[in-house]
Amino acid sequence: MITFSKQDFLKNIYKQKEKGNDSTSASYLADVLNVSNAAISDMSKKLSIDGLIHYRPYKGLVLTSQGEKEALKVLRRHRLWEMFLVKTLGMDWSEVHEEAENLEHLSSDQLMDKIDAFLDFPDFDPHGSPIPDRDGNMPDSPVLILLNKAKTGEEYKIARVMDSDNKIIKYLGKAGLVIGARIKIIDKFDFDNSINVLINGKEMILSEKVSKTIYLELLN
Amino acid sequence: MITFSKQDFLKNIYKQKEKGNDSTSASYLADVLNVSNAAISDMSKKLSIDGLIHYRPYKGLVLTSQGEKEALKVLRRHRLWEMFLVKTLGMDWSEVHEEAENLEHLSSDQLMDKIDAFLDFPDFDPHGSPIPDRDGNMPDSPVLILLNKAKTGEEYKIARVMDSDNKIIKYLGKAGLVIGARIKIIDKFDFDNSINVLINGKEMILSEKVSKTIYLELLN
DNA sequence: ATATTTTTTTAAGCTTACTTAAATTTAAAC
DNA sequence: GTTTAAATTTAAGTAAGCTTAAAAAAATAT
Repeated sequence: MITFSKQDFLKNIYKQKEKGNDSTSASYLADVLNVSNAAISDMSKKLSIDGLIHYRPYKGLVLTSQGEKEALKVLRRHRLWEMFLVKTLGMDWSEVHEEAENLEHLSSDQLMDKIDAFLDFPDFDPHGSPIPDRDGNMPDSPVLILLNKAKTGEEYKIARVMDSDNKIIKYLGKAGLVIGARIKIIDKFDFDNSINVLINGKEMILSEKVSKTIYLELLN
Repeated sequence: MITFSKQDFLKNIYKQKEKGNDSTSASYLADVLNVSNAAISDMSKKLSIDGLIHYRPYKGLVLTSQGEKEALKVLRRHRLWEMFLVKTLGMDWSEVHEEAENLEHLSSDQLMDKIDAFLDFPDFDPHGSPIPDRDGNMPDSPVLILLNKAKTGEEYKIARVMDSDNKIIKYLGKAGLVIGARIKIIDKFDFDNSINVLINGKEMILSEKVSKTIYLELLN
């Protein structure tokens, strides 16, 4: 079993790729992993030797296919655990991220397969993130648009919120900004990138920070 | 949160105490933790500084009350996870020990309380080991006798099997030597300490190794 | 009671995953 | 196209948790 640090490293490169970034910068990783740039450099060499990333000094970091496999396993564990904590134990969607950050590191494939079956093979976790199957295949999912970039007048469905500060997730829940909720873009404000939306018949203003954590699916 | 190594260290001192040994020798710990005696010496100093064990060079290791509290938390996590794996996910009692060895290290108190409630607050795990409650209190349990020391002619109930080699646990299951099963001691053999027992109407010979993992409760 | 054996500790060294500080490479500004 | 700024790497060092080998203490045998 690969170390915790390596799992986190690979996972975050994959998450960048999921967001559309073909490669990940050292400084970005240093930031999300809360370590120094030097530590990233160090680890990059090791993971390169392990055959898990493509590494060329001063260039962005890219997963090898083996590295991606590892990353997908970590994400599978994380997202299945989140689903379990919410669906089976009734925890709030704002509480489960941190717990899953721990559990993701050392549960066996066998255990995860059992949990997957127990949950009836969910495709998405409580935050709308896709769950890779045991072979590392992601479920089909519709094209998503960041709320930040949604069009005025259009109606959407909330499809995914990014694991971030759990205070934001808690806030989203209270505001009715949950997975599946319908949302209409009323107005966008240039001066601070806030957005005026209609959700559950109520108008509200969402800050740029909040709107950057929400992904939408366009309703036809 | 205390490190994995420290958790394992404290847990094993507690388990020795559970078996009736007031203190634990360095070499015993080195053996079960699979590290050198030097590593035990090292760690003993650190845990002593942490206030988790009483340590005097060349003397046996004893938990402080704080150390015992930590050990009980680890055991609570371990045993609740084992129960969950067997009862909820349907895993075999021979498979769950290793998985629980991992999970015990980093699940939060909050999570364990939820699992405890989900399982309806069990007093004993699938191997018959008592599960401490959230305050560290052990459930009441009857006096147990090692099968090894049971009396010829008496009838007992299997109350607990020790976490050991999972091959032994698997063997016990197949032989019907499960928690709650009734067992009668027919004969004991001095020359190799094997025991002839009656279980489910069948006679069988149990080796010393096997009989040392089984604890019994006397039937009146 | 002394000699031998066993247990434990000390000493020196290794690996992992970090740190800070300095050097280097790349990118951006003018 | 230099100069400057930003990103990255290298170098040296640290803490945790180990290792092996040697030294010391405790237990056992005779």
